[in-house]
Amino acid sequence: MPVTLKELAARALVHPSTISRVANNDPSLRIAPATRSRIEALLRETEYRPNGVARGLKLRQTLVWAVVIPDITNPFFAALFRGIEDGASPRGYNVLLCNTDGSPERQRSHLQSLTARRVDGVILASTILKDPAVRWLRHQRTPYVLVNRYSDEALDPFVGSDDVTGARLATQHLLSLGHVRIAHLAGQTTISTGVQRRRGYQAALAAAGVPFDPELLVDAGFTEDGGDRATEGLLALKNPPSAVFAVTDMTAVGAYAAARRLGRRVPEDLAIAGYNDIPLAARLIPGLTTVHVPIHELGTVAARMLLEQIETGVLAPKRVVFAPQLVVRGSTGGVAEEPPGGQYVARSATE
Amino acid sequence: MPVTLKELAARALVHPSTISRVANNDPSLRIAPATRSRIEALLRETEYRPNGVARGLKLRQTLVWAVVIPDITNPFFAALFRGIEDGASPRGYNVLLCNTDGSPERQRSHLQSLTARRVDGVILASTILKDPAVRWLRHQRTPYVLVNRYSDEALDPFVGSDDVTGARLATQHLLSLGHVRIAHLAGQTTISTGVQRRRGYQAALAAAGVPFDPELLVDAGFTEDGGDRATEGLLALKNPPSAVFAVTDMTAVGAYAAARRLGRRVPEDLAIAGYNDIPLAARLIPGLTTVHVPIHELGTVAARMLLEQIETGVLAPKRVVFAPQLVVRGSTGGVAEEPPGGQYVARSATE
DNA sequence: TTGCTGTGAACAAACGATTGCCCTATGTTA
DNA sequence: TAACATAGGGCAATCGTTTGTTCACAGCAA
Repeated sequence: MPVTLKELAARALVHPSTISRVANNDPSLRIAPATRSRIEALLRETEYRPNGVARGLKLRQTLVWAVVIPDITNPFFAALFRGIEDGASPRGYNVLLCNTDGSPERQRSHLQSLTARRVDGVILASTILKDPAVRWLRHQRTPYVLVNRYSDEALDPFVGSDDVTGARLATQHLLSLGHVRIAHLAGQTTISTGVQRRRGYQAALAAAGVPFDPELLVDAGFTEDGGDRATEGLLALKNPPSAVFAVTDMTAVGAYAAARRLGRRVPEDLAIAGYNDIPLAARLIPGLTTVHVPIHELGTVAARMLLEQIETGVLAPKRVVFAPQLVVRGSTGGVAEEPPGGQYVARSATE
Repeated sequence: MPVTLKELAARALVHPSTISRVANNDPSLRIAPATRSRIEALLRETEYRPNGVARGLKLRQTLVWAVVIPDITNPFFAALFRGIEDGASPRGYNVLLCNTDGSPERQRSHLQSLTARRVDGVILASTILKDPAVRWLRHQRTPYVLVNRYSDEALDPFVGSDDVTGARLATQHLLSLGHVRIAHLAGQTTISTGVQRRRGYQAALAAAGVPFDPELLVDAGFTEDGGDRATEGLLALKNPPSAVFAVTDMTAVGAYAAARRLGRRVPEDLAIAGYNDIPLAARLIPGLTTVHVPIHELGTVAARMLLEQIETGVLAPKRVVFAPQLVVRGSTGGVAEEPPGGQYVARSATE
């Protein structure tokens, strides 16, 4: 039962538009000081706040963004969301959160309902390569930014990490420790991070002259469970790997579980490396060696890019790519404990 | 650049209201079959979706909820949010997520902006006892539900767990293992869970005839860091505890860190119990003994309650309280490994 | 008195959809 | 043939703001 302009107008004996102008501090309004202060007192007394819906209709701006991710219970996306909200909130934006569970169909339906709601922008971290839903979004001229995964490298505003380099760093690290049979718990080839991290893995092997064994490349699908099952399969091989590089920290967590269940010690029997450096990585025992990605910053940068698009009205396919950095912890037999963390953030943005 | 009713009307040579009635399947509309199918074809062709903002203004219903929590990167709140969204989404609601970092001031300002946006309902998991912001919300007649923490037991729609019983279970378990010096890493007394879990802790001690030592009750403030520091302090006592009960799993995680840093073994030198049973609890080594709370279900039930309020228009202070259940893992020297999890869910709702 | 210039606001048209009511043809019945 | 019903839609108000334009009146000069 909040108060409306019309009601205030009746109480102040002026026209609603005058109240609106006072409330919005319209400089073009000429008004008697007495009238102004009478209205201002009324505004304070009633705690008047313009109806956001009506305002949105008139101004064609809802001050709402949406974030579309696979699953907020994944710590990576939780941290990402915090970054986004921390960038959006000071600007007066509120943020809708939509989980897709990785389903393109749910993503599509969310995107449709979001544009029908006239959100001012969308941040998407749940997209597949050549995603028709992203094309549709582009066609609707809804401002959007892709985070972490991209759909079409040349056309999408994007912020993420250099996946090829990151994967190469992790693999090189394992190689430098003397490992030769290094497996990769890979992500799907329908997803950019899956493709790029595979590529980095293979590039590192090739550069070291280590032949690529297809048996050691298994699709674990970005999930803890997938990592667990894939690792179990790898350890059952006649000639099992001595190290695995997981496409994601959660996948690596699955690898820990499988190793533990099968009585393998980490890192003595199986070295494990991950990707992203989620907070959990440092808490595992032994700590997880992983590729650090400034997750929170990914979010704030995405928010900045979205804001820029909205303000300038230009939907340029600008890309910000962070240079990944390896964090060595116990899971690869490196240093026993994790350093204090935070100083790895090395930002190197293209453009 | 989505299409509007007016544009469609121009193309179909009918009045906008007719299109609206066709789109909404208005039974009171009598229309020639030919006209209807012409309009329907146009609707499909243009993928018309009514402007949600205009619809919200007219119907006084935005189909948006807001969830206000301290921090989504805390796994408890992430799981809670998933539960809420899983309950809201099938009903056509989208959900705004607002982080408060525990600041009453940020909470208040979020709540104000949310009601100005005319969200249809609010789910609040970040409230203090006798919270003026909650009173304000009630006064605004905005439908709301409190989760996990309550503000005023008698007046708030609430869903949570029986904190006194849960805390008593955990403490009794430690007592039954022979511990006598049991510390409590407590939450603030400004928050209901902090108060209630203290109460359960003290009740268990009293029931066992163990005198309460104020030295062993320290405020750790629900955070990992607080748990770490508080545990460090406890272990430095002349007569340190042999067990701690942490108000929250994340607080317990802090206790693990402190114990490890100070060279104490868990559970041999220090037994640890937590509260909530977040996914992380089972992954710690040793697994964390904790009080299971059906977090996801808390969310879906809160969504149901909110929906009921909205549909019936009645803001009754209905309460749903789940019966907590102890999950014994390695951190208290119980069973070595965690059971498969999930079967602990024992729901016992009052009303 | 007439004309002009400021003041201080009021007017009214959007923004897009929804919905109760009204209107105009065309059969139908008495 | 007049009265009437029915089919098939159109009209217009409304939700609450915003904002370009108009307007009445007072004071002042000519």
